[in-house]
Amino acid sequence: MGRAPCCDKASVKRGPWSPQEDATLTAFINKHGTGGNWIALPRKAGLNRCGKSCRLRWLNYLRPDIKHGGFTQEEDNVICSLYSTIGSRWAVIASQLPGRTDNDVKNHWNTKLKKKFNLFSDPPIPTAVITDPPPCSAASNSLKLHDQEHNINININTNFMFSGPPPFELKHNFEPQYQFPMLNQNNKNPVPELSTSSSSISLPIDQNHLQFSGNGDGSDDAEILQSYYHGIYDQYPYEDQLMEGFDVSNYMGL
DNA sequence: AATGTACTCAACCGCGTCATT
DNA sequence: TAATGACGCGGTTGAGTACAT
Repeated sequence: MGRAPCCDKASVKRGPWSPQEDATLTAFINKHGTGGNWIALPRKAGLNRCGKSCRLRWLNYLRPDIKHGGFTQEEDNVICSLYSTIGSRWAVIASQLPGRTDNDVKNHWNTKLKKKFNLFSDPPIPTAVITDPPPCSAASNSLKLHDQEHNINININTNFMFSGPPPFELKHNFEPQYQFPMLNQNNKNPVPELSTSSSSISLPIDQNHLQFSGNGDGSDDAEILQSYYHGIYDQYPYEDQLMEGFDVSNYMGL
C-alpha cells in the first residue's frame, strides 16, 4: 500500500499560479510566516492549492530574496565546479549562489551548461596513432588518425608535411581539472597539453588566449589544431575564445 | 504567413529523510 | 521500535515562446 497523498488532487487547483493567488500567498506569509506547516497553510490562507505547490511557489518564485534573470559567468563557474565535485546536488550548489534556487540551478544546468560541460568532460582520447597515410608523406592534405581505445577515426585536413618517425603517437595529457577551462577560479591558466612522443606539439591554453607551437613542419598548425578538434568533438571547444588572440606565430615553419 | 522544431522554465511527481507519536 | 506524516530534494513534464524552414 502506497503512502497517502498529501492532498486531494482532484479538489485542488493545479497548474500556473494567477497573480491573485501569488498575492494571497505572499500576503499570508508576510503576515503569518509559513507556520512550519505547508500542508495546513493553503487552508489558512484561503488558497485552493496543495501545500507542496504553495511551498514550491514561495521558495522558487515569490520569496523576496530570489534573484531573477540570467546567470553570470561567475555563477556558471561555481555551478560547473561544484557539479564536478559533488554531482547533481542542486540544493547544495544553490546554497552557494545567493538568490538562486535549486530549481533555477537545475534548469540552467539542464538547458545551458550540461552540453558545454559534457563537451569538455568527455574523456580525452588518450592515444591516437596515425595510420594513413604514413606520417612522413610530403605535402599531405589529409591525415587520418585512429583512436584505438575508442575505435574512433579522426580526419585532419591540412597541408602540412610531417617529419616524425612512424608510427607516430599523439597523446592527450588533459588532467581532470583542466578539462573545463571555466572551472579555473584563480585566473591561472589551465594548461591542457597535447604532445607527441617524438616531435612535439604543445598547446598551452588559457581562458582567453591560446598559443600554439608545434614542430610538425606544417604550413598551418592552427588549422591542424582546429581540424583535430572538429574531428573529435564536431566543433572546436574554444571557438569563441580562439579567434581573438590566437597566436600561431610561434610555430616552427618549414 | 504557416508550420515545424528547439528551447526555456514553472510546476508536478515520487521517493528518501527525519521528527513526532 | 514501528508507524505516520511533513519536508526537501532531484528527476521529469509540458505549456509557452523563440527560432528556423
